[in-house]
Amino acid sequence: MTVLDLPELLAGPVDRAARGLLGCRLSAGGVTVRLTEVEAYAGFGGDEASHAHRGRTPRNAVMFGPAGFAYVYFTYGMHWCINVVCGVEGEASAVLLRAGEVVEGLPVARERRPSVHNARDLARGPARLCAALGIDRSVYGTNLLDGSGPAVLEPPLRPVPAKTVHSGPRVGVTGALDLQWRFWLDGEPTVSAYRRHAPRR
DNA sequence: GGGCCGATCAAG
DNA sequence: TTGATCGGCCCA
Repeated sequence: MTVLDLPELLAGPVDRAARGLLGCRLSAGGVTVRLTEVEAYAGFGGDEASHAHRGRTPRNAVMFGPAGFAYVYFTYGMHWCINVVCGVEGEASAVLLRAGEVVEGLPVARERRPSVHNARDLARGPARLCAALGIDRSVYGTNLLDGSGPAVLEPPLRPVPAKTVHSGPRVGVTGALDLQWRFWLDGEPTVSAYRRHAPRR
């Protein structure tokens, strides 16, 4: 395909969707980021790291719907993170958007994150990405593909070379370390620092 | 109703 | 390395 078919990509296997989301642009609140790092979470196969692992709840309900919608959650009492729902309806797979490069609305992003002086850090990390875009609970359950909601996902301006896509274990995940479901664009300064999960003692 | 812990971040 | 800070989920 010459032009990336986003709806088709997202409705497919979640790890393939995650790869394809690299280089895509997410716009919200007057800011656009180019995605440089994502993680896949499966709603099947007993992926214990998935928020859908224990079944459907009010919090994760949107994950069980069709692909292309936003699953936004609040964590550590202060941070928002955004996922794109993937797979077929009822599958409950999703891709966490971990980092991006601000390509439009730089002044607005800086205004939202006044403490950040290095542009690369504005959306470097899942909570920082949401902060830069002004994403919060109001984005939960909205359509990211048809422009009807507060956030819009679009294909890359130029194709992403396959060899620049690298993968490794997911961040902060205890189980399933064999899964290489964290994907990033190699060499991008906006990719978040990888921190292996540290067991409690 | 109580308690624990988290797909994090920033400061020390 | 640690504190901030609170919603979701499990268990009683």
